[in-house]
Amino acid sequence: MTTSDGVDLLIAQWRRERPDLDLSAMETFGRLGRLFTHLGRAVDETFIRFGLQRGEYDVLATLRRGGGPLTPSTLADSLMLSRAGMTSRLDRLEELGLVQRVANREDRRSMYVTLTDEGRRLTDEVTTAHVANETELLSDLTPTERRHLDTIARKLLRRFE
Amino acid sequence: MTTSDGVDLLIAQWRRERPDLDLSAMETFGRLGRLFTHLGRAVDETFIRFGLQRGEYDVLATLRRGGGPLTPSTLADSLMLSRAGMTSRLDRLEELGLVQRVANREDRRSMYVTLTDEGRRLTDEVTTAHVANETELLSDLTPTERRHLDTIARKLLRRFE
DNA sequence: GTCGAATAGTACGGCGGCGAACTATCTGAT
DNA sequence: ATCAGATAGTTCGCCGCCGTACTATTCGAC
Repeated sequence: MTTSDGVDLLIAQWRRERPDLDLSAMETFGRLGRLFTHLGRAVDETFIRFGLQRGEYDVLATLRRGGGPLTPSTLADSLMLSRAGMTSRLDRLEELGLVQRVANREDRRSMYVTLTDEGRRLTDEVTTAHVANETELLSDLTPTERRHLDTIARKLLRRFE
Repeated sequence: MTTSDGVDLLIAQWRRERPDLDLSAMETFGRLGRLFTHLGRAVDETFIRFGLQRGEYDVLATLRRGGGPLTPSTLADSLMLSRAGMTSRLDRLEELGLVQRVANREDRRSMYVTLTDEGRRLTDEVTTAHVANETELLSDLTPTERRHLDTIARKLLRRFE
């Protein structure tokens, strides 16, 4: 038998107040929403230990895994972030000495962003810890459940990407 | 066969750069992260249509389903929000005429927050549309997948709540 | 009864992000 | 060759939230 959680209470309250509604989707969304918040905080702990924010790490990781320089616009699109937001992230990362902006001679409107040696070193170090943390956070799930989750997430994502 | 998505590319890139890492958890997190962003935006569209923000709706909904007045602290805890953040949400909602702050005579430090008639009416209207939207957003999943997702989310949540 | 500790809510300052406006540059139709 | 429109990146102003400090009030040990 499954133990009841805060979302069960939430649904029970809605059922009492609005018996006309089909609440099954709300239950799923409710649980996912709280889960996202918790997982987000748990993931952030790793980054904070290394003096980074999640958004900053995301930029570093995108550069690192890409294996070469990327433009601010490409980074913004990859990370679902506005261009203005990317400008300020890059400002911070450049200030920290983790990233460099390099002019693009073929198109002077544009530029490349590259990891510095220190940026690359730190990214590798943080990534190792981050991946271990993520693995641990999912360790309650059985392999079958992991497979189900991947299948479902992939299916839901298809509508958007 | 499953079509490949952006996260597959992300993982392939990491595998090339860091073959030492076990990336299966990162794949799940990657897909969940993007999914949360997309679902969040899709859900927000309903609220925007009614001139609300998601956080504001969450307050209204918590009051509505609770069936009675709640304190700002209780609301903040329910919604995983700081007290300061709740103060400003309540300021906005009060300005909109959707909630009222009522003094608590038994503890003058505290107070109750209640829905106005208009707040209750709007909450019911928005909730109907919101639930329909959520239902539609999950409509690609089979009943079995829905069950799996609920089971998994519940299991993962248990660690945090 | 008194007074230090705990609690409820708010004010303040700072931060990261967004959308819109702006500058510089490139492209393509003519 | 020109010039209107598209594109890359930044600046600016705003917004919601957080953490901290503060005020007012209540609780509890004595």
